[in-house]
Amino acid sequence: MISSPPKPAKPKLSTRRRLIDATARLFAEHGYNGLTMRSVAQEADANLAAANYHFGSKDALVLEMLRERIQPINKRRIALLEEARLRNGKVAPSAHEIFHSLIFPIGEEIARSSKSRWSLAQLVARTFTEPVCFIERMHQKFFSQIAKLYHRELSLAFPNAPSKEIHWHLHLAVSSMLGALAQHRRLRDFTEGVCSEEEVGEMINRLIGFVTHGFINGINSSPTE
Amino acid sequence: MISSPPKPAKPKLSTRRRLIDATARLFAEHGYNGLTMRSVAQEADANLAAANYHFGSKDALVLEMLRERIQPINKRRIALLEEARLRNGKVAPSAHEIFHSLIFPIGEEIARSSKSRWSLAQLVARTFTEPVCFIERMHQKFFSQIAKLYHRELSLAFPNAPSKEIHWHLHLAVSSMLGALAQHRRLRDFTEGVCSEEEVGEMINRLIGFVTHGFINGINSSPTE
DNA sequence: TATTTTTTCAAACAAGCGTTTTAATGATTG
DNA sequence: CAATCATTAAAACGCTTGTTTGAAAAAATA
Repeated sequence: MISSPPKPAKPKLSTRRRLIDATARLFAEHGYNGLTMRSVAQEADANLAAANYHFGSKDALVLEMLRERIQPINKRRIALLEEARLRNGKVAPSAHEIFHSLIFPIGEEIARSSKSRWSLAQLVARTFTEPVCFIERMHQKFFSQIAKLYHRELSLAFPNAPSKEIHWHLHLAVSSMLGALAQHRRLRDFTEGVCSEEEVGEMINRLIGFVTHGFINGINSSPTE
Repeated sequence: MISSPPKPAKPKLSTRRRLIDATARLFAEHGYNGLTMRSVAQEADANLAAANYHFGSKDALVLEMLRERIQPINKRRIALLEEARLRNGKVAPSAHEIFHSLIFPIGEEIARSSKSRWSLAQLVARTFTEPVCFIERMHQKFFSQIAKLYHRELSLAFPNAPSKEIHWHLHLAVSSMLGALAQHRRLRDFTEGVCSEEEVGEMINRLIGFVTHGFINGINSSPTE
């Protein structure tokens, strides 16, 4: 036997890494309650006890996975917003720039994750629709400050709009974004095959335009404009 | 003892009815996987075996509940669309009228269900975000024809728009509607108490306006207008 | 009233869940 | 090499799940 075993060229990542990645896939597909420690272990090609060894509990495992996936997106959002501010000088960023900074980073991460591209979209969306209470907590931890930030930024872009109206329509914009991410996997069925779901950029750009226009028109047709 | 026992004046609906209503509440709150036969039995004040006796299985129980809740909404949608057609004569219904007919019936049903008003919103939304595969099937059963109907109607309202663009933006509009319904319970937290979630009509009207404007602007700024 | 049918009920079933335990392995350090 | 640590592995724990069973109770039918 010569020195070339038919090794599958698999460097095999650390167990911890494989567990988190498997958790992300299964959480996106089946949700929190549908994700089991046994399915994670099998998907990650690890022992059942490994997850509890490395993370302590199912809750901690999922929470760590979510933190790892969501924080880069939020950092990118803040960076894009800062870019727009610097680029515009004294003029406040437009609604389109603001919603671009909110939504575009998700598209970047979706495009980056090569296999099962749309898994991340489902994951982010599920984060908001899952009924599990600990996810609600994480929610407030990861997203409440981002929400405040965007409300401030939109107040600068629409200085005449009442704060309540901005709250209302930002809420609708975020809800639309999440709904679109959650429903995207049904795009092909919904449109009877007319629209495919291959291109990330197309979907993201359409979504940015949709919520921007919905927001602007909503603000402009609000009571005390 | 005179003839007035301190009866709680509870006519007590049939077991079958109580089971379905309990299923609706628990499904809206906890989703399919979070709903257990035992919790349904307790909520409905019935025996554990009752649900299996009346419906055969958990799947059949939830499916029957969904059918009962969704079909009236779809019928009302078709009726409102027909109303708009008759009212306008030869002119095709506008985008606002079309999306009104799509969204308004949900508001009506939410307003009708007196206790735990927003339960129905969560229920409808969960129908679309649940990963369980039998729900996907029901989906295609209850919603695919409605989707076709609305695509046809929007094609009449925007005769110059490419079919693909209508598909895309109808998909975004429906996704936004579902996202807004799913996220509505978070409105208060999201806006730090600025927006309350009491008034059904206000939310529905804002939502109709939002998706209408998002749709129109999306169509008008599409490639081959 | 007697008989048949429908509905309720308590108990149990096998299967799957998250977690823990205990022992064996691998790697690291003295 | 010996010893300490981190990791993996198999088995079992107690608990919850959907479903089934068989007898009791209620309702309907004759």
